[in-house]
Amino acid sequence: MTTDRPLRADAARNRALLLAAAEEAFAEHGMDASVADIAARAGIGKGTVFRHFPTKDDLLAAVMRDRIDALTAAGERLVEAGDPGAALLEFLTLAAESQQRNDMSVLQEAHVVNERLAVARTRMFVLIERLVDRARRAGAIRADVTGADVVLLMCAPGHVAAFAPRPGPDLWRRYLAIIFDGLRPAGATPLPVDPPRMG
Amino acid sequence: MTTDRPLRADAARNRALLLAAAEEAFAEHGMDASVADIAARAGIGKGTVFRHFPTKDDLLAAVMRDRIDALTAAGERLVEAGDPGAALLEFLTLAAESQQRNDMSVLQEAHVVNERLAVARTRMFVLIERLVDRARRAGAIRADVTGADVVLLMCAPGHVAAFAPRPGPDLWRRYLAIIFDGLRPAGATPLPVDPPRMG
Amino acid sequence: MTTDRPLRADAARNRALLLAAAEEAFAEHGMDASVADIAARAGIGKGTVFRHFPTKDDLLAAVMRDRIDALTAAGERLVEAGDPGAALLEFLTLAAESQQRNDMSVLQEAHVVNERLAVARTRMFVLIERLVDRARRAGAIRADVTGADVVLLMCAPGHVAAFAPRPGPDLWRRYLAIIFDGLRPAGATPLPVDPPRMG
Amino acid sequence: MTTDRPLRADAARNRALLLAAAEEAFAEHGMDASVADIAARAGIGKGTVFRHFPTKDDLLAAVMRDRIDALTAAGERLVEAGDPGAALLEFLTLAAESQQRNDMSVLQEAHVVNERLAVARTRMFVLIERLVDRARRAGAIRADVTGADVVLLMCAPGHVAAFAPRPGPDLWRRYLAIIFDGLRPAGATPLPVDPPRMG
DNA sequence: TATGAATGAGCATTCATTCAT
DNA sequence: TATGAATGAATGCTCATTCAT
Repeated sequence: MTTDRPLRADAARNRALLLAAAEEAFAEHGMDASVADIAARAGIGKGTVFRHFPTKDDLLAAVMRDRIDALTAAGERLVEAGDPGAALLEFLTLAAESQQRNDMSVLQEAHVVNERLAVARTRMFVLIERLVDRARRAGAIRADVTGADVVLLMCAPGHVAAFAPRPGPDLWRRYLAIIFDGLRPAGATPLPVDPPRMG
Repeated sequence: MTTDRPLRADAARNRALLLAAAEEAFAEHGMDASVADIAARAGIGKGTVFRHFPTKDDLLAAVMRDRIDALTAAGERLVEAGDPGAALLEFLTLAAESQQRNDMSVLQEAHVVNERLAVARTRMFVLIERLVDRARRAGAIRADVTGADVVLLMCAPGHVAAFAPRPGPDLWRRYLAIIFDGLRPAGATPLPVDPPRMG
Repeated sequence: MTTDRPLRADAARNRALLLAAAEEAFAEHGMDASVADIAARAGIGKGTVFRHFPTKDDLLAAVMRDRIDALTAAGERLVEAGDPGAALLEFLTLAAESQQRNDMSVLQEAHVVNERLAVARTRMFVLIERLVDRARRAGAIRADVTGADVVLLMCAPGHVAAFAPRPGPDLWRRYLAIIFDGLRPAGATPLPVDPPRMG
Repeated sequence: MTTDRPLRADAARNRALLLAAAEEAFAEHGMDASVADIAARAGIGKGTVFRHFPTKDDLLAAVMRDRIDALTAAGERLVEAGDPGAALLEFLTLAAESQQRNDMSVLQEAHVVNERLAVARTRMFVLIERLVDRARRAGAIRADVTGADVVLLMCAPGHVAAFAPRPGPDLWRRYLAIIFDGLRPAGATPLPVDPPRMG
């Protein structure tokens, strides 16, 4: 099933079309996007969807994994950049932009998380930890904030903006700014609860 | 139809059981909670659900309205309280506690919002505006933050905490603290986008 | 249940209201008229409907019986009238007028026919037999037509007219005229099949 | 959607089974026939019904269309036949035979009539008009009878016969004969109401 | 291998009928 | 006695998944 043998050229093309279509459909309708709709958008048969991914959940997981991997890759470049605080902010900006296109919060529906997705997610968590540690050491963010905090807060700007009745396409930037201000050392008040452990 | 004639004793009891069951089920599964499940949780027949609420949407709207009304009522008391900043923070605390029990974000699915719910929501928005104005005038929060911002941010602590794999029951307090720090004047950076207009 | 003890005054009034409402509702929606609708039209509770008639079928049967009885009563007067042919035609006219208000064909749905209805129907059949015999003997209708034929044909004008897209309120008279011409001796061709036996 | 691409062999077989089952079920229970029952009679799954016809109404419309088309095709042959009066009578005979198997009167429930059905129906109406005109010009039927009259009367023999408690399979022939006698010029009395306009 | 036809569990909703008030 | 609240079987329809072509 999930052997990593290289796909035939047309199969690879179909897989790409399928993932793109699925990303679009999941972005629009969340988990309620129908397999039939996704197949139609991809211009392939419904059966072919299931040839590539044994369940709809697996398809969603693959979409998520791709997005997480892309974000992680972008983050890897930032982790070496000059200003640690700016690097973290830039990473969160990229994350929000990515989420603008496709909400990752479906991930909470536990059944979605298969092993390969978990691996990608962990890799991203580790990267975020590094970005946060660097920023903290540089004094760009408050001392009592952890990588796990940032992981959880990452989706908030997108979600908050999405609540607006007719959100402008950049509204999330407003809330990212507010939340990032909350992460800065200036004027920080003590946090009342211990940070969570991820994983 | 919607006359507010007092219900028979048993009907009132069923209505309460139903709303409690619905609150629980919607909290767990969002709009995907099934009417059959809700009826079973309430220990009543499926048909009885529809006697009380003509559609599932109406049931959800009623659940939401109850919660919004309770929150608004609590807020009305705070709006006259001593410290404007503390009052706003207390309101947001109550909101997050309430959301802990039942996520309001389903409200985004537009079809849910019937007229009575819209009225309740507007009343709450007006209250929040007053709380925010007072806090702003008192210098407890930054000048560039509006009531609409707070409305949108209100659910964020709950959502952020819910992303954690095994969130402690008070984890949201941590993120409310961070976000509220982001609303304080100290160390505020300029906001890049105009605030949204609600309604 | 169906004891013939005289009803209390208000119960009798309710029964009359109920029958009128039911006649109206059945005329509009046939057997699909809902008990709730009928009760509402009558201004009484749904439970009261079932106190008067144990099932919806029984209610329909009662409506039918009333109409059949009224028609039979009118026919009794005609059976002694001067011109036998005119009397039969007049009876069929009354029948069609009555059907204009409420289609009797639901009667075909066998479950509807309870005993009391059957009695009323038989009484009407006997009357029709007499009207037909008289008309036949007077040469007003052809010799090979029986009372049973007329019983079956009785509803046809109303049905035929009802098929028209926007039937005028008197269209059935056109088809009654045609069918009655078919019953006249003039130009009659032999009938290919034996007449049915009623009951 | 409605492309007329040839169906796969098994799909075509299922479609035929489905239409036959639907014809039977609609004949027995009218529009109240349940989709589940139809599917069971056809020996296919409920979902398959909806794959072939998006709604129950569409299924009924298809059944009707098939019958109307078959009848129209048969009529086309008659319209060129020798004796115009015999041709019309033969057509009405075919129509009644066809109705014996499946009552067309459900067509009155307006929602059933989709566009393709309307086209088929209009085609049949035009054909009937031609048959009637020819018969009228030949003096086989009275001068004051129109195509629309015949359209409306077409179902009457079947309906009338169906009212009989245990109708013989040929009873309708008796009433077709009577009604057709009513259409003949011999002994015709003037018609009291204008003919309807179809469509 | 790709397709889309078939499947059936699941869903929201209706309604005749029963029963507590 | 009259009411209308409660019930649950039944209905039309959807959709992830399986399987014959």
